[in-house]
Parts: sequence; structure tokens; C-alpha cells
Amino acid sequence: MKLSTKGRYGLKAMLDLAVHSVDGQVSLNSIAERQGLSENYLEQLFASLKKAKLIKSVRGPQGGYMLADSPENISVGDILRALEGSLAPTDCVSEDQGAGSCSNSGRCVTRSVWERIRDGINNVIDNITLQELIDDYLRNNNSRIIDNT
Amino acid sequence: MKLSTKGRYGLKAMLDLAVHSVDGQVSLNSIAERQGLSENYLEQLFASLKKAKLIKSVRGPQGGYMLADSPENISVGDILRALEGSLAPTDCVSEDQGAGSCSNSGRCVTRSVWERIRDGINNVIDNITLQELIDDYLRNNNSRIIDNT
DNA sequence: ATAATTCCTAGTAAATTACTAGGGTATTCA
DNA sequence: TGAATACCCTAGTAATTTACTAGGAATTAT
Repeated sequence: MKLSTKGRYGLKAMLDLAVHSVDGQVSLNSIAERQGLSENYLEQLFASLKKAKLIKSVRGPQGGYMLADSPENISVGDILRALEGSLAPTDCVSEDQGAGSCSNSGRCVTRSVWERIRDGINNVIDNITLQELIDDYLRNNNSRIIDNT
Repeated sequence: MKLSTKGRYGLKAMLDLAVHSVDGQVSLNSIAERQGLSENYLEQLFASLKKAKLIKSVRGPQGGYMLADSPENISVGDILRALEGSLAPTDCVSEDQGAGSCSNSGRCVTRSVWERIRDGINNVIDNITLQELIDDYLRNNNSRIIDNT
């Protein structure tokens, strides 16, 4: 039940992007350098984020990425689900799966446990916006770091 | 962020055990057969559950396992943590780790996200008792199944 | 044109998962 | 007493997933 590096690196990179894209786009290279991540690997994560329409890109020299919407409108849940898929604890209650994935859903006793865990996680991550993380970061700019993992 | 078969099979087996151990112990073999699981694999899961003092065992013929406490006193959280370790989304906020595992914890912006996810999960699983699952199972005995995954 | 940048796909080493195999130990019962 | 039944323990392993690396193609500012 651990988040993979996709979710961890991706949230870290999105916060870096949000903080540094105030005037125009930001190159992946600069994000990778500041956060100590592999640029090639970040490319793959940003492909997922773009597909989910959370970021926009500009090609060519001086190109880069920027948020597709204001940070108040982007939740941690949007970001993590774009990168990790559903955070449901089992496939049978995953939002990704076709609804009828589990043939015995109506009769399964443990299913309600998995649903309640899923809803508990979603309730947390859907109620934290990127803006809140930016505020937290800027509040103590000189001593605050985004993530060190 | 998916639960492994340890957690899924283990909760399923614990509920089977709780339902069938009303008078005395229950053999692993019978649990494995009823639930369609590998007996050898279940042995390993039950070793973890025993180490966590959630079950007791009796050796020899007619031996088997039984709950170490009444089902109202055993939570889904107790069971899942015994099998999976901490359900925290990252190592840096895991209850398993030494407290000072993350050197920058006080300054890390995303740490609070991981903590809130961890607390959200724990709040769910620590507030569901095995007794509630038993009640749910018995409520509609003839149409209810424990788990089909 | 050239260089900087995003875009895209394939490959792969390491780690993890989900078991299987097989032997040992305690206890009951004929 | 000895055979059968169950728990106990460790090692090995195939399959899958993770976390990347590599390298080329497309786009565009200068």
C-alpha cells in the first residue's frame, strides 16, 4: 500500500512547476535539477499529467510546461490519480475498472471495507488543492522544502 | 497503492475463522478449502497474525486456530497492519519506521499530505471491527459471501 | 540552420509479490 | 507406542511491477 515514485515525484514536480511558472513556462530540465530527479523519467510523468489536462506545454527553445488551470482548481487527488491511477485499495472497487468488474459485488462482505478505505483516501486528497501546498511552501520560503524523498 | 494478497486473503481468512470457530479451533486446511486459498500460503499469513497476537493455535490432530480475543476487540486495522505493515502511503510517515526516519520532516511541504492520507486510512480501518463484518455476514447468511477475490 | 526543447517508444536491472516445496515439531488416539 | 494430523519454519522461484535509461523524432525561437 505504498505510493510509487510516480505519485511522489509527480506531486513534487507539480508543486515546483506551480511555484516557478508564475511568469511563463518552465522547462523540465530546470524542474529535474531543482528537485534532483531524472529528466527522462519526469518526461513520462508529465505525459500522464498532460493527458489528464492538468498541464500544458510549449515546444521549442524557451518552451516548457505550465499549469492548465489555476492551482485552486487542481487537487492533490487530480495529480495522484493522473499518475497512479485509482488509489482504491483493490481493483474491485477501483474507479478505473468497468463498473461490473466484480460479479459478486452485492454479496461480498469485505467489499464494503475496501469501499470505505477508498472513500477515506479520496476524501483527503480531493480536499487538498495545489494552492494550499503553494501557500504552505511560500509561508516560510527560506526554510521550506518541497519534498526530500 | 493496492493492497497485496496478504491483506486481502488474510482478512478473508480471519473472517472465515471468526465465523467458524464458535466452538473450538478451526484447521487451516478447512479455511483454505472454503475460501479457495493455498494452505501453504495461508500458513505464512497466520504466522504474522499469531505474532501480532490476534490468533492462538492448538497443535496436533483436531488442532487449529482460534481468535485470541473477542471479535469486538479486533479491528480491521489490527489485521491489515499485522499482514501488510503500516498502511501509510510513504515510508517517511510510516508507523513502522523509527520516528526520525526523515531528516527534513519539519520543513517538508508534501509530508503533511502523506500524513493526512495515512490518518484517513487509519481512521477507517481502526473503526471497523471484525464483529461488524461477522454481523454483516450472518445478516443474510444464505446469500452472503466473504470475498471472491 | 542550429540548438533547445517537448514527444514517443523500447528496453532492462532490481525489487517485490505470490506463491511452492519440503522438512521439522507437537499432540492425539488407536 | 506409533501413526496420523495438524501447526511451524525456511528456502527457493516464476511472474510481475517498478524505476528507471537510451535514443531518436518533431517542433520552434533565434
